[in-house]
Amino acid sequence: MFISNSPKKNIHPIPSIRRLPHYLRFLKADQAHSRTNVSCTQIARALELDPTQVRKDLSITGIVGRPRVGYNREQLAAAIEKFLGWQNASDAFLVGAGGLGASLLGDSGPAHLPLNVVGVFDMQAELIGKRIGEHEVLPMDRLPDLAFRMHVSIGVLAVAPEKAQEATDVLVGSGIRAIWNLTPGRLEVPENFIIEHLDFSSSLAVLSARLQAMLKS
Amino acid sequence: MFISNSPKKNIHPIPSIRRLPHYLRFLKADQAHSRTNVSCTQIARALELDPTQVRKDLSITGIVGRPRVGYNREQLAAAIEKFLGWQNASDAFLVGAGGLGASLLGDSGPAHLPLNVVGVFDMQAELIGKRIGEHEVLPMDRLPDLAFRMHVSIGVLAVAPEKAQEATDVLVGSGIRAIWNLTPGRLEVPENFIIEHLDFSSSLAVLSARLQAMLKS
DNA sequence: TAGATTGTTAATCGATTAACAATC
DNA sequence: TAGATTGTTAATCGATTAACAATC
Repeated sequence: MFISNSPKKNIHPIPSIRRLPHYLRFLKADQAHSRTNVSCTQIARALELDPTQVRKDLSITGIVGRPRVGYNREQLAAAIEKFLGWQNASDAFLVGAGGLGASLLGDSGPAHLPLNVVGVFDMQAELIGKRIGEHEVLPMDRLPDLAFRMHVSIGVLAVAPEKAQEATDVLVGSGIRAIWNLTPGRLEVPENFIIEHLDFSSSLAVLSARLQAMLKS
Repeated sequence: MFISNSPKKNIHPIPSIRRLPHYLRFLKADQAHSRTNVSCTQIARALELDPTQVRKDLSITGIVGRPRVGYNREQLAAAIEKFLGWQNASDAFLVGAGGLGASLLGDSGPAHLPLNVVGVFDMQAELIGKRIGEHEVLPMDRLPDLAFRMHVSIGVLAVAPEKAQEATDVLVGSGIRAIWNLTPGRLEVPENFIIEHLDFSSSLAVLSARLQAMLKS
């Protein structure tokens, strides 16, 4: 029996995936909002990218355009959202009710993201029971049961660095499929468990290195 | 007269720069702290990287090692810190006193970063005068004068998305050299002005795309 | 000494950019 | 129709990985 175990399908370049939210943002901005159609040329000009790159990136969503016309703006936005699963905000648990975590909840800051926090947990006894917006901070031992019952598959990790692995272990044992890691360290997880690290230190390092290079010349 | 205007010097791969903080973190962790010397092999094993890649990355800092021995752990950490300008925390202004910005100040969250916030500003009238930790939130029109007097060269941008460009314009006109952009949008800045974007949406997109791919199979 | 590790050059891999036929 | 734009294949570029001599 022939099994095509890795037909090079569904394996899309990460840089392309990282640009998709930029396209989505452009498509939803006032700038573009009046138009019915948009071309790669327009997008590329606005975002200072190569038009061919934009076309390749968009093609991973399955969208097809029309020569001379471009893409239907709304269809394109919908195709990107579908590809990312962003048609609706995904339910997520927030683990860590400190400042960074809480900033995901309010209106300001990264609260525009398509995440719907449906539970807030912490390991620090003094935070349990506190209210953050409309959420009550729950103890970690409530997490597994609630995760199963609510079918939550994303955990956002924003605890203190030294508690990160412990919190991860609880998440991994709760039917959660993916962790968005906002803490600085690496996390040990089973194979096939999804970890994405929002790495503050790498980003600051790039800024710092460029600043150092500039100051030296 | 011969002018070597771009001798391909000082142009280091960004992926390498992004890994430097990981090495630094490892070198300062308990795990490594007892040893005098560390080898690329050890670092690579701990961080699940290729040893040759680690060696190439470290070489951009100018460190030299000894065959069979490796690098002196403290010297290596110092070399990375020097390369990034992280020997001391860099003075920075925080623009935007909302939850995300404030989380840079406390002890928790990204407060471990080598940034020393020496001024907090906001554009929202209702936040001016409030205290956040040891800082009083100042109005934006105080920023230029203070930036010049205190020789601050880094601005951390954490205002509401629709205010981001306006705040950027103030920073650019204040002798600030670099902006760490924690807001979702692109910013217009003059050439040679340094912008580094901590892109929450790109990071979440990678997580989302992987989760979608997993759920589909 | 033997062998692990560095530093560096060469090969590979993957992403970006260029070229171009098809088409509306 | 003419020409802008798509979709796709080929060329280039840059980063990762392999190979290997030097060395402690």
